[in-house]
Amino acid sequence: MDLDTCAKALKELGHPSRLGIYKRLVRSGHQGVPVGVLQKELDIPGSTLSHHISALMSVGLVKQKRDGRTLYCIPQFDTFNEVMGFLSDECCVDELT
Amino acid sequence: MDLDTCAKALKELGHPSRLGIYKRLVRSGHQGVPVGVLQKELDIPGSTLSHHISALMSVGLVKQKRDGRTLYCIPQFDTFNEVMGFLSDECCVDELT
DNA sequence: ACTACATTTCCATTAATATCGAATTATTTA
DNA sequence: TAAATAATTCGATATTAATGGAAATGTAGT
Repeated sequence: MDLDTCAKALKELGHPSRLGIYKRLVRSGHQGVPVGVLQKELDIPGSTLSHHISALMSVGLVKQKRDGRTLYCIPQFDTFNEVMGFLSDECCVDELT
Repeated sequence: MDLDTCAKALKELGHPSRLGIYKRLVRSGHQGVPVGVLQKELDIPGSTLSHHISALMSVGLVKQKRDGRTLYCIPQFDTFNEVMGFLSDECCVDELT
């Protein structure tokens, strides 16, 4: 992961609603959470929520999978871990105490 | 650190120039880097750079300390670590392999 | 006091983001 | 195929962010 890619991901996580969405998704693990459940739990209007979800998808932090009428949002741990890796490698100090 | 505070910090890191600035500061450790050095190394116009720096300061990721005519930018590791802590605690999975 | 230097603040412009009701698309069930 | 449900896209508006030249501020040396 390079700096620009990392910055884009951080930008999308840098909004309280989107960070809340991602946090909620992580709680549920690999099976994901339906958009409608997010909408009720986080109390965000449908269209607004939809934009936030697609912002998270645009940087690979979330994917969707349809099951009948419901769309599940699934967190992409790999992408998140790459972001964490970049921050850890490039922006952390490792002082030998 | 709460979600809103974390989101604000991530938002500021979520810009390639600012992430680059922070990364550069971390490289230099506690003594910091003069604004002018950042300006030359990162090739950003003075006023633009100044805005980016104050954005990072507004969320506590950077502080400044004057020494004569030069202003040093000093990364605030504590704030950064709190951000990392929040992400690690609230947005990471800990699967027992 | 004057000049040079380092950086910020002012100011204006342009671009991007956030928001959400209404209309639309996709899917299921009767 | 019509109605119900789930979610997106459209469209319009409001707000915030990014950018950088020019003017102002603070500091040091002469």
